[in-house]
Amino acid sequence: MDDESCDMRGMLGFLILFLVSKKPMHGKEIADEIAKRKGEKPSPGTLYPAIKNLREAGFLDEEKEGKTITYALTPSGKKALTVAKRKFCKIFLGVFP
Amino acid sequence: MDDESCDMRGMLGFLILFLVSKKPMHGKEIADEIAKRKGEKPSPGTLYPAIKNLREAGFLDEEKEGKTITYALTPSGKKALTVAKRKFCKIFLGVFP
DNA sequence: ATAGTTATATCGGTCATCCGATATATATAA
DNA sequence: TTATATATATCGGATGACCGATATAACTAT
Repeated sequence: MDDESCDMRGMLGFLILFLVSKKPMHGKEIADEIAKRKGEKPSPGTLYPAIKNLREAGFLDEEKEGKTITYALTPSGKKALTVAKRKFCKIFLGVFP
Repeated sequence: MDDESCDMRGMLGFLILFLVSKKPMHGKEIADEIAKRKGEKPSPGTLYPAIKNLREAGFLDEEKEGKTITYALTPSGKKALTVAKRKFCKIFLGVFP
């Protein structure tokens, strides 16, 4: 999710940001959507720390209702996603058919 | 580059495999192509171990000419790339405009 | 021959990602 | 109330990605 360096390590965060941008979701929904795409559900020990990072970076807002927390992009998160998406498309140009 | 798990950590290897599939290249060319796409050239300490992994996995053939080594996909590498590409597209469906 | 450049490669260390197991808190059911 | 399920969260440990520095080997000057 950074700018510089050759880092490909932010893909999970990027994917979460992208999914939430299409529709505000809570953690379970995010996990299910990733499972549908990847074929394997991320373990809680994978997903929630990633969400926490995005929250602490100011990219996600949370709205608690009972035990579920619905996440949505902040304006800063929207901006970060736009930048990250542009970068992603440039890096992987030609991979998509 | 694996099959199971929710691992997004093999993106560099995937990208190398994809680039080499379009045209056999040596390490320097791969680094330059990544630099063009990413905006930052991977350090040798990043690139060559990644190439080595792919070679040891049987996905890359090498042909030495003087000091340069040209890498090309093996049949097994082609197969792996096809699988990885299909998975990649499914995961990131909708990210590309 | 000697020096410099280029391509490939390894090493040490840091951090992110990931999983499985476990913990907490809320809601639902018996 | 007590048990069970659900959603969120943390912990320990493993591995991958990454950089900077350094090493080797082969060309290319001078």
